[in-house]
Amino acid sequence: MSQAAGSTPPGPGRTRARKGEGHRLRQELIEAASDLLADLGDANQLSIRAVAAATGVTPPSLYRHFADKEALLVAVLTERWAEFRDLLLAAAGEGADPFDGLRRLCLAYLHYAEERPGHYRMLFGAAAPAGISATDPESHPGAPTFLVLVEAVQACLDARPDPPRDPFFVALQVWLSGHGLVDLRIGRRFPFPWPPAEELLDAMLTDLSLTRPGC
Amino acid sequence: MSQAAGSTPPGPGRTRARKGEGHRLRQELIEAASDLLADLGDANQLSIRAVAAATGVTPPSLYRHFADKEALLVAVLTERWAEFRDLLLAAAGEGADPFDGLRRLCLAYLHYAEERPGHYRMLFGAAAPAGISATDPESHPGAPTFLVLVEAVQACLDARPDPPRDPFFVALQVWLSGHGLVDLRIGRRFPFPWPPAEELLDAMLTDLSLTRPGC
DNA sequence: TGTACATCAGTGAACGCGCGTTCACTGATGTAC
DNA sequence: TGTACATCAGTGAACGCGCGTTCACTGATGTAC
Repeated sequence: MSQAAGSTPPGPGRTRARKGEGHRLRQELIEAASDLLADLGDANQLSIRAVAAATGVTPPSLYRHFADKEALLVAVLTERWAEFRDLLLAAAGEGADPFDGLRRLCLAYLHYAEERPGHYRMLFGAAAPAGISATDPESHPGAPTFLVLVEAVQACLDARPDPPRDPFFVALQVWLSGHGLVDLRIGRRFPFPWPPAEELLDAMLTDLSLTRPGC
Repeated sequence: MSQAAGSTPPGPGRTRARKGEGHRLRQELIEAASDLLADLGDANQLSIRAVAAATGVTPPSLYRHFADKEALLVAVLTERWAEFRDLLLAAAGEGADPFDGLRRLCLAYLHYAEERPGHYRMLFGAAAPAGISATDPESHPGAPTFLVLVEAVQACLDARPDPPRDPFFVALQVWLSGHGLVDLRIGRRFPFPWPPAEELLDAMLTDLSLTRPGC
């Protein structure tokens, strides 16, 4: 009768969905899986049983809403990509000028990785679930997100008197440095006197001439 | 009697070690684990049973040589770090001058990641086995390797008339870009019109002013 | 207003699997006498 | 040179575990008459 830790009681607060509202559980499962992945950072380490337990439901009920584990993962990833894109877009929009906008976008990128390392790893780390690896650039869920970066870089290039550069190439340079920075720092795997992320970011933007021309 | 695929016969060619030579198997196990990880790239996906099967031995015999799975992984990682360091050191040594040396070091880094993505991921990806995560920078098995890079960068800075820069900071910048580049390309997860790695590398070295002063 | 019935969200028990690890053992190798 | 024995590399069977997934089911909800 005691609330034995370790056992998985049938979800104390959970009330069963009304007849038309079966989709409610679907969303709850996605959110539970997402929360667990925020810590795990690895789809292979996520178990369906853990998702069900976190939702307060038995494992089989998951199959009313998802064909299999992979389908659940794809749903989580799709949500996270969209959310990440919106985040970057909003940050860039708050900039006073294109240079400030790009810098804010990068900062938002760094903060996301810092605060939600597991989600960052899902988006950019290891292997994506089979259902999502497209050979077609357009259909990859990360494509719109990268476009946001390309456009922010484009705006900077347009606002400078330099000889024209390929915005795609420059955006790639920004992305590579940024990813290297956050990925190596995630989880503090390398015990290192890391300089502040912001310092490395500003050095990078300066080196790439993505700062206000006067500076 | 047929060589049924899928079964795990007791290792056709294997001959039992002579009395003093028990250590032979130890090395074979490390190599088998290493080979498997070259494909898997993830310690969690490596099973002791697979290592034993690849070596032509039964799973329990592994415990004569390693306390547990983690001990085996630490042994593999230690070897790979040493090998990686030697590789970079040799490449840098072949340079005609400091700038050529640094460039060759970077190219060796890129090729290693390209050709052995699983091993690269072991060294720089996700979580290291518990036995290896040191909080002490000096004791981390990657520390000597990073030192090689710092020294190559130092040599370049010394050979330029620029105002002095912190070689540690600059080496970090090189590493971050390099890691970002290879990590995002590994496994071709992002279906992308990737420019050649060499082009991105040279752009990076130029942006960081790590090229011959005359250029 | 009351009752029989179809719908459907979620359950409980079980499946077969591969895993890391343990244990008592076998049998070839080398040594002591 | 021959035999008894200690050493030790590797085996075979088994353990308990958590996993993804299946199946027949229960029982509350809403609807038709």
